[in-house]
Amino acid sequence: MATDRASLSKVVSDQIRGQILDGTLRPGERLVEDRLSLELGVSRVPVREALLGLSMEGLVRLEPRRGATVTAITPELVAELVEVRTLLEALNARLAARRHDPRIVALLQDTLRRGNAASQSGTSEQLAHLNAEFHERLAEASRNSVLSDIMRSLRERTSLAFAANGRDRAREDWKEHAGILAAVIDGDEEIAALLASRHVQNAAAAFARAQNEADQAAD
Amino acid sequence: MATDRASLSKVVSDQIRGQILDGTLRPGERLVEDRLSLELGVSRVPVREALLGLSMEGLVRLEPRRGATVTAITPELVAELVEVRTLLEALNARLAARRHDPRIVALLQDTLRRGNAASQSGTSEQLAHLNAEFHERLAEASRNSVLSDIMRSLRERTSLAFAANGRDRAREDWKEHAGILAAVIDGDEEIAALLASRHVQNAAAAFARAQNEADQAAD
DNA sequence: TCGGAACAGATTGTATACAATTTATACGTT
DNA sequence: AACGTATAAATTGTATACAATCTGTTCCGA
Repeated sequence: MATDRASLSKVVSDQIRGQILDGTLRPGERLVEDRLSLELGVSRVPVREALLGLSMEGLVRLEPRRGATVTAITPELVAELVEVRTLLEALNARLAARRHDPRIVALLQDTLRRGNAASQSGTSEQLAHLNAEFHERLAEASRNSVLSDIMRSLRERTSLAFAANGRDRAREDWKEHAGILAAVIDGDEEIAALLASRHVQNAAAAFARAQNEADQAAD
Repeated sequence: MATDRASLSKVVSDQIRGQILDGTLRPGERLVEDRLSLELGVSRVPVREALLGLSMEGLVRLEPRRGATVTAITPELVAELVEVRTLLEALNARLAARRHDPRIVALLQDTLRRGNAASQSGTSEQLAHLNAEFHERLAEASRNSVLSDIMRSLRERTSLAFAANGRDRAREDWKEHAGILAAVIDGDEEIAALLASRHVQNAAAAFARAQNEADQAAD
């Protein structure tokens, strides 16, 4: 989608995106241009351009003359994201199974191996990174860059919500990843699509459960 | 997706987008910031922000220190866009049929009526506008803003390719629109999804035919 | 004490100015 | 004449400065 952005703006954009995704910047938090530019040691121009880009990715909310905030993840938004992402992950897995490019399959197997290891002993940062890597490579496997770009954006936005999903869920995640990859290698489009869509649904369900428990604990 | 953009940047963005979609700016054409800012009577800053936004919408290609060009529509890109759009239009129509909100249905019927009239006697600008309106309203009917935003972007990009589809195709278009709307009103999810996905495929096929004829004429 | 208007501070939107990089042109060498 | 290099023009990237708008606070009146 967005072709390469010029150096500084891109650096700033990556920086802010990283801080949003790893929770340093919390949903709802205001993003004041002056503060960010001071913090990152650049002028306001690259910061503005970064915020504009992030707003189009859906990570940031831009209100006309009132500035930027980290997007607040409402249950409604999560439902919408999951609805779309479920379908696109299914389509993507189907296409990946159809092409089953050996080179990309090898990369996926590598990521899978490391992901399995990390699901036992890794930090949550490592898990998040490997999860992103697996899905990124799986998205590449469909050989449809339009689809990959949309999916990346959806993943980032859902991960913003699902970040809190604990260690126990990680094991399940990687079991499901293994299943999807196996179907892709077999070239079984139907199974790949079904498993991929279930994978999203399961993650969403796990999130909803965690959400409920948190709500009850708050009573 | 992108929340409201501040006034001038938004005006500039709409201006340039309009010129791209109506063919004033041709695919591959360079978009020099200075020229645009002079032409539109604003400084380069809003122009840059507009170009960045358009690049994320996929209408403009931004290369690191070499400036912006109107996205060139390759056959491969069209194929990718059609692949994704087919699926999303189907999902959207399915959801629209599930909700079948009477208020939105009424709006769609209004657009359909005007579209049918225009397909007989309207200008191609009117046809393009009404087509966009029908799809925009249909997208709203799913009540999923994430989906609507993605679909709008895909539509703009495909319309960039399909713009040349002639008057004869317009009649077919509106017949198909009528069919989809009927299924939505009936609440028949399966038919709505099927017709919507065929609608995209048919438009793509018409485009491919026109393309072939043009190629043969060029020999 | 509460509500509201006026002011001050903070923040975004836009313009201008400068630096860095790329592209085009001209010139000299072989 | 062809190629490569140096120089100039054009263009993008970034910073700073100013204008417009919004937010919060203080002070006055009821």
